[in-house]
Amino acid sequence: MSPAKRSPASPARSRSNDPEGMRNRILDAAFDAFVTRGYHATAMNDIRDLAGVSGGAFAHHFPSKKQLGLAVLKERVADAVTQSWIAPVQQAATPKEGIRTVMTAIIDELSARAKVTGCPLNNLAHELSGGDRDFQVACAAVFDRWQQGIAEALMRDGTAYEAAEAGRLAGFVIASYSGAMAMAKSRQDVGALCDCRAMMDRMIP
Amino acid sequence: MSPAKRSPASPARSRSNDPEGMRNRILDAAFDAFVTRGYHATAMNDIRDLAGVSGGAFAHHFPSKKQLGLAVLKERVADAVTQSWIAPVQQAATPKEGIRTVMTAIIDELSARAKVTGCPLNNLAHELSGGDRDFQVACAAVFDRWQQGIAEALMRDGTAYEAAEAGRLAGFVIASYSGAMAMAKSRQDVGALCDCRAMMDRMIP
DNA sequence: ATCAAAACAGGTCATTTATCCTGTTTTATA
DNA sequence: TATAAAACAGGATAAATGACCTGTTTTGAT
Repeated sequence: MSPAKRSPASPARSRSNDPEGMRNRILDAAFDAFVTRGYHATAMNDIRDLAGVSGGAFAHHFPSKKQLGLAVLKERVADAVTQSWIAPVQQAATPKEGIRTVMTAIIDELSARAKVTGCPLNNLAHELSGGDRDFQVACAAVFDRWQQGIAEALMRDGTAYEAAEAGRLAGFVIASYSGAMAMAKSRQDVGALCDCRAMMDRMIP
Repeated sequence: MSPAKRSPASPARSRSNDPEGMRNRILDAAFDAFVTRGYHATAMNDIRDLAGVSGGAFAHHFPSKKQLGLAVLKERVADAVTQSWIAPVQQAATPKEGIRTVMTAIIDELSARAKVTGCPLNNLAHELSGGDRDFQVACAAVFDRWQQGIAEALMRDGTAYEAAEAGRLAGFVIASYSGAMAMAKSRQDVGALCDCRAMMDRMIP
């Protein structure tokens, strides 16, 4: 066999497939674009270019935009909620302190950055959970895990809660934060989040 | 002049222009479509067909989709907030009772209807305030009016609030409601709103 | 080594979308 | 009544979008 048989264009560099890495690059680019610009406002071309993958590879991993959106919800948005909210609150000395620490961390990060992009879950949930059933279920699942994670932390605390009461309080914490973040995004000002943090301090025993 | 000179197609019915009514029909259709399906998910064709207007009339009143979206925010979403929240709370005997009444009315209406479509302002704010500056400012203006309306009611109440404290509390009420509605929309279940109403009862003095 | 399937490359295609265009009718103004 | 502008009608269009398609290379199983 002739030595120049392999690649017609790039002669030396042989391709080594990394399907998982390729998939992750697409998911990362899609997560960023969907959360910051919105699902419908983002074109598949944008994600493809952002991730730097070919159309063939893109279509191989995600044959449709809906499948990509669902994967972003289940494999990126869910993890973001776990890492930024559930885990810190559960690992804190008390849930009250954990919630305050999380809020402060988010406020500080937003203050450092130029733009307030909002909560990934709420951004996507508002745009998608009203239309498609699969999106609605996927968003609801993340909200459920979020609420249950906070409720568990509240129940493990010294201040004994009934399960129902812990669930209600956890839901109210999530709702207040979500709404405050919505106002902060609209105003491009973290003030609403600071007020929310102060109110929660008074509210949580 | 010959009697059949006027309209080539419909002979008898003469057209009487009603530009304000035409504009309102377009705005109503756009408001409904933008809030329920989303801004980007709604095509101009859909609104045009829903309103039953010609392309020419449509383009005459709203030359671009962005202008239509801004008009919907300023002339429909803002009014919806005033009529469903600000006015009832300000007219109630006490702001606490007014807030409970508003929440109950919304919960009852959602329970009667089949679908939880969410808060018009929050739906549009989440999708639009992140991208375009004009949209962001328009959404923020509605949030500001909303918060100030509730804060005024709190300050007129017997329980004297400082202006700053009334503003913080009003913002927290709006944030909690907005977030609870987001969860209700995702889950298609009013439970989060009921819990929110109960928590507010404990919180507001 | 053989073979089938997975992974990837690059381009095409039908459809949708928002906007615009030409022409007609109505209204307001003088 | 003359005239310009507003209001409306119906269709055209260029751009963008999501999906698809043919071919090549890599990988894993036998």
